[in-house]
Amino acid sequence: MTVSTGNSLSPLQGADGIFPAGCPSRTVLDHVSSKWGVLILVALWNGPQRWSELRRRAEGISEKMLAQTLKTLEGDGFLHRDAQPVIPPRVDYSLSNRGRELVAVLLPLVSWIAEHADEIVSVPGTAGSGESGDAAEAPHGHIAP
Amino acid sequence: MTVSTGNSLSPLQGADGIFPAGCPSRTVLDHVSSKWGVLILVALWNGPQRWSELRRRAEGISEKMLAQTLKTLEGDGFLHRDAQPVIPPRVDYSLSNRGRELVAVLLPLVSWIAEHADEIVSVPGTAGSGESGDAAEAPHGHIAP
DNA sequence: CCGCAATGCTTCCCAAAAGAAAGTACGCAC
DNA sequence: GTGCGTACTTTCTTTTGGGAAGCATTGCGG
Repeated sequence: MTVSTGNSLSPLQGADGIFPAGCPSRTVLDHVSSKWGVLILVALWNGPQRWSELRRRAEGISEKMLAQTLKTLEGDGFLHRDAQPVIPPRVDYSLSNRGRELVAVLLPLVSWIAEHADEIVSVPGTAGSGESGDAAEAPHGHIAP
Repeated sequence: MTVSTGNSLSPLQGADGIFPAGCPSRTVLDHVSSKWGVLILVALWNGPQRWSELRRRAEGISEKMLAQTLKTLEGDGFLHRDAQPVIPPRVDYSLSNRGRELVAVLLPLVSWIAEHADEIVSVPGTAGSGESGDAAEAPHGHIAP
């Protein structure tokens, strides 16, 4: 699979490179690429879902983070919150139009990761995750003797 | 712009929904969608770059986070680190083959965000509700009396 | 009649992560 | 020998995230 390096790239190439700090793009990118943002958005792809269902799907999320992530994404207009005044309470979350557009460009990423994750984490040699290990062992690699 | 809702979706639909916690996909997704992961990866799209150049491009990143993010991404095999034994030290970072594939699916996302960010942050409550602006600003309130 | 379960959040407390800034190593110019 | 420039690391402080309990409401089991 050849990655065409001659891609037509929008405004990213034009500037010095990436979005400047504090600009809207950075804000939105932060919201979307937050730890749970992608999971929640993709989870909503197959239709409206309730709080407890999202909680089950985004396995490992805390209720606090679920509430916060949903609020942020709703604030950005990616999803709708539909609270029905019944007992026990029932709240349905669903992707907005804009949210569906976003998830559409998000899905290729998620699919690619799903397909390649195994070979990525199993790559031997310099370890799968640099969090621990070689960093502390080699204080400075810069100037090799 | 039409988002084809009738998309044929990969393996995501098959399971209960999203990747289970602790599986390789989640690990990789966390690395990529970490706060600076996307910025660094996209910054490297137009060729190898030095430490200080990346620091400038990913505006706002701290040196600690730059080092950590680079280590993680290198551990995942998305980029190569080429340290030359010269004084003053010179280290070039470049996308690996795998990294180029990843950025290729990342770019549509980044482009979409770049195009829509303005309307997203400037639309407070299109849905008509009071939840305006940054949702992170909702202190307390509960079920409004 | 009373307490409890079910649901969707919020609040408190503490651990983990991110940020700021200073330190480290090295050779060269001064 | 002091200071500079580069690429990091280390230390300390601030922000963020997770766990669990609380709250509000009401039909239902006992």
